[in-house]
Amino acid sequence: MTGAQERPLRADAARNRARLLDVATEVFTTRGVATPTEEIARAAGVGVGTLFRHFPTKEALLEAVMVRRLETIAARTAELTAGAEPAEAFFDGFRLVIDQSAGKDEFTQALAAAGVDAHASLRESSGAIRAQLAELLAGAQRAGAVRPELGLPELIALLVGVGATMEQLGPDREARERIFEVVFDGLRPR
Amino acid sequence: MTGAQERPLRADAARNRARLLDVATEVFTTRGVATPTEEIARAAGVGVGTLFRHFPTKEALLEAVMVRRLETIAARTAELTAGAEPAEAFFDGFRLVIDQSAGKDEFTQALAAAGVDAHASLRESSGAIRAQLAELLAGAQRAGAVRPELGLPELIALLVGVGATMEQLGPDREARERIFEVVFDGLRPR
DNA sequence: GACGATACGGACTGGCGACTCCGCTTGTCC
DNA sequence: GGACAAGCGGAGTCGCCAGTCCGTATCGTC
Repeated sequence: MTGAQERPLRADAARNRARLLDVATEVFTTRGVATPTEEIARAAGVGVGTLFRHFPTKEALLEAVMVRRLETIAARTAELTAGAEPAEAFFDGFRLVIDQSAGKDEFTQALAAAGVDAHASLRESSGAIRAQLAELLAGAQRAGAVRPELGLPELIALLVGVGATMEQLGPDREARERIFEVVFDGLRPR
Repeated sequence: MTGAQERPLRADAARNRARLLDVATEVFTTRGVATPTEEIARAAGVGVGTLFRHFPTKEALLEAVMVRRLETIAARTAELTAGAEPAEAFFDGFRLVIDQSAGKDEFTQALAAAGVDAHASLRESSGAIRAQLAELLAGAQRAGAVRPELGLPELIALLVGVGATMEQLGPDREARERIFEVVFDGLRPR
């Protein structure tokens, strides 16, 4: 389908592209998506022209960053899930998504956007995660570790919400752990 | 302190000011705080000049809207709390804050900002709410209805998070109820 | 009903940020 | 090592939006 593989990038171009993605991830996460494009270019040590050649639009850059994030999450979740006991896999997966989603709030909305609008490429990688989550949820419910009446939409909403909670809470390890306890206890059948 | 009461506004001015606040609340909530000022003026049936006379800055307008929201929440919480049993008061208060915080996400951050930055007037009304929440929490904990190790910061973070969850979930009554069940169960001592 | 004070509308300005364009540099291939 | 394509930098353009200014309309008072 997406088979059209363009000729490979020149070495420097590939390097710049990768660097831009890294820097953009960092900057968007740290300072929010409203950060001027030029700042990202400067931080990556390239001109704006270069940035816009690689990503024709600021939105395209944002999208590329989000796709990569989602793919990372999906990959790690897969690792984690492989051969683990269902209940444990579910709760570990929950934590993992939260940890990976950290950063300036708008990013948690990548996940949100996942189920709602989003362009083709986003749709694809978010679909993968949704499928994984659905599976984790079903497994945990079959094992009696999670309330059976919860659906995937509620789980995703909760993930977004807990992400926001952590954002608000800051880095205090113990407080974060207390939040997880509250939510995880609440998720279990009473 | 704040005693300086200026001469009363002319009738039309007072009307316009009130209308601007109402419209701004609606628009910011529905379409986000990035909505151009001019749009709000038009929706209120006044010129931009008028808007900026009443609120010298877009930020000032936003602040005024938030203060009003916070005051509403504080007032209703007070009503609710009066003479209620502590556990019930706490959980009802929790629901109330969530319901009142509804609207395009950035608004939930009014509460967030509450504890963090915010100008003088915001600080004042948010302080009131924080105090109320602290009291509700302490009461519920004394009554054994909420885990004793939770602090005010965690509670506030949870409120923000559950607000985001609801935002993400949409208007589905039953799903929302399921979220409340999860969180409330989780809040109780195990 | 007339007059001063108050408030209004909306054209205008200034600054900012996304995106373009093109002369110059660098990688690649023979 | 030279030729040419691929890529680069960054000054410049364009549109958008917050906030100003002032001639005009409205309010309130006598």
